[in-house]
Amino acid sequence: MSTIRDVAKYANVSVATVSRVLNKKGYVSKEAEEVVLKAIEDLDYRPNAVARTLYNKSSRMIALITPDITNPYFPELARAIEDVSLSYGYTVVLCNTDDDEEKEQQYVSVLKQKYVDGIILITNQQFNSDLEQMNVPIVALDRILSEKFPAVVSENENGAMMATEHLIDCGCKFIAHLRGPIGLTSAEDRLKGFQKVVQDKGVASIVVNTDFHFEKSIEVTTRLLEDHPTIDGIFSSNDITAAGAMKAINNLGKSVPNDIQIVGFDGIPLGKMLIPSLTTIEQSIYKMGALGARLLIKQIENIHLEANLYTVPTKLLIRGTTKVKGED
Amino acid sequence: MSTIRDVAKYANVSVATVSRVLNKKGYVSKEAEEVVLKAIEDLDYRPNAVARTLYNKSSRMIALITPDITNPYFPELARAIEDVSLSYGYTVVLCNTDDDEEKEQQYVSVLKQKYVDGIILITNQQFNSDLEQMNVPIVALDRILSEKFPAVVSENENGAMMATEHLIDCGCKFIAHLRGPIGLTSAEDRLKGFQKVVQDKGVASIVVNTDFHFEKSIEVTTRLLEDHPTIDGIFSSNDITAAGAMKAINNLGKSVPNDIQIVGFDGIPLGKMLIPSLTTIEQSIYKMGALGARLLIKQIENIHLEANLYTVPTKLLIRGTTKVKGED
DNA sequence: ATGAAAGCGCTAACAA
DNA sequence: TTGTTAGCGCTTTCAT
Repeated sequence: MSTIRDVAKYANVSVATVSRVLNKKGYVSKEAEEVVLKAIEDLDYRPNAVARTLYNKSSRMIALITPDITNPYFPELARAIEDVSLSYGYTVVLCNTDDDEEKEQQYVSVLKQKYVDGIILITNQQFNSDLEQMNVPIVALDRILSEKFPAVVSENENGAMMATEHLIDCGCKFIAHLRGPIGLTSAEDRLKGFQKVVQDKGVASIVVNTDFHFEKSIEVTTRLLEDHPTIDGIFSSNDITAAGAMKAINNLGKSVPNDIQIVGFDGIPLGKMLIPSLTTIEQSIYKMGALGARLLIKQIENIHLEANLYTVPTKLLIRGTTKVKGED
Repeated sequence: MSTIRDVAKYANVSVATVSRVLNKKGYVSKEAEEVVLKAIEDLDYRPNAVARTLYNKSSRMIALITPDITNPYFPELARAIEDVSLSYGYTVVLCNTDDDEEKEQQYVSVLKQKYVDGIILITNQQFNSDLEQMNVPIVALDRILSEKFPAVVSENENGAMMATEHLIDCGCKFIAHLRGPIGLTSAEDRLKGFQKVVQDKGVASIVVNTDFHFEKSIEVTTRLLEDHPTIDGIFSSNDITAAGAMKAINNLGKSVPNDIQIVGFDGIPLGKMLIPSLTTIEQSIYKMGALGARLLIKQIENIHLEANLYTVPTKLLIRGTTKVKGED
């Protein structure tokens, strides 16, 4: 690997001139620029990122911290973040904390030492972190963590309202909501939307808790339906728990959508693989990720953000678990 | 952030001594060590990773390159790699190339510049890369890429044999195999295992191609069953295509497992969410990832590897899509 | 056992 | 417009 010195020598100029050409900063004569460019070409020179980082105290890396990499929309989110980051010349560092405080500590420490420029928090988990002390820009995705961090979230309440209305339109008379984890703002907004609609329309309803996991959902739904056999509609706070509900319903010998109709939330690929395929509220996951990354990079580059909360629209995707038939 | 100079000053020693203490290298007197340690403590000093990297030409970062982050067992694999890496003091950089040559080039270039110490290639995609020229250790996961790189793979052939035998044990007389992408060694080994068993046992069989994607699988399976209505068993090269097959079967008005029995391959969470839940060959995904990471780190640390190919066992997970009833 | 100093490869202040 | 040089924070040779 050739260094800036090699280039300077080869081009018969000083390293400063090479640096100026590299960074397009300061005065450089046309001729000088040309020889330098040629030297760079000839030597296949690539500036050493680490040396730059050391001086600039900026690594052009951003960290993706998620407490739970199995988060079902992680892939799309990650891809979006990565696409945007790469296009701005940033590299993404993956940090999966698995909800482990110690691991998180370790990461924060390492990230600091590596001059990471910013952090994106993908999370649908509750997570109180010491990230606040780190003085690098942070953007939260899918969840509002603190007043201090800008956040990108879906139109959760609105989506939940669409879901609930759809169930009512499809004839449901007694609708259950499998709510997500308590304390998770996105789950709470979905609950809010649900409650608004059922109250507004005067439809019988019940809310039960889940932790967004499949097994728990089977358990909860089974009990729910045993206690309330007349439930004919379920709005589930995410697609995984919707899948759990379908499993429970099946186990109980009932049928979807004939006996019970279901609407999920997320729009992950799983939905279309279920039988029948899942009617759901689709989030623009890619958009969330891309927007999050852009906001982070703006902050890194000291561009002021107009807002502290950004919402991305959701959309009703009618498929086979509700009776106004879609594709299924 | 305090630097090594601050510590040296505070402790009344030279930076060299501090460095020696830090790295436990060279002679340091007990007393000197103590004052230095105290100084580090008092100043909450943390060595600057970037400066170290610059000197050592090692970043203690390893890159996780995947052509396709939606690879269904990515999360578990990533978590495993990450766990191991972190425990050895390595940070993981995520690189999703999305099968884009240019993106890959970009990454390789950046990684080089950042003194990345090693690379893990997670892939079930075909991907011919210029990674070979990079002179850092590489480990391939799930696929044999080249003689040059050690690889960790599942016992694909063996797993496929178990799957096929299980279908036969369950009474299947005409078994189809939805094979994975051509050129992908893991898919080819599964095919091999399948063929061995059907030939051995003299069972009627047919093989059709898929690209491991859901939609394609629906399409392929639909055609397959229209052409061969007497097929009563399917061994699918992965769980996603198994889900596609189930969807196709359902669309055709047939039932799983009564009319057609299915065995998948992978053991991803999706399997248990399907109705009925999917009988499958479970790979030890975590083990693969962890082993891959350890092998990579060994190479980085110049420890000679005994083998070039490591296999991780697979296991038959009997669930609801075959007739010897499991949990479902 | 310890310290001074060079150097990893780069940027930028300062001089020329 | 260009070059010299002092760092960025660390490690390591070479003296002492």
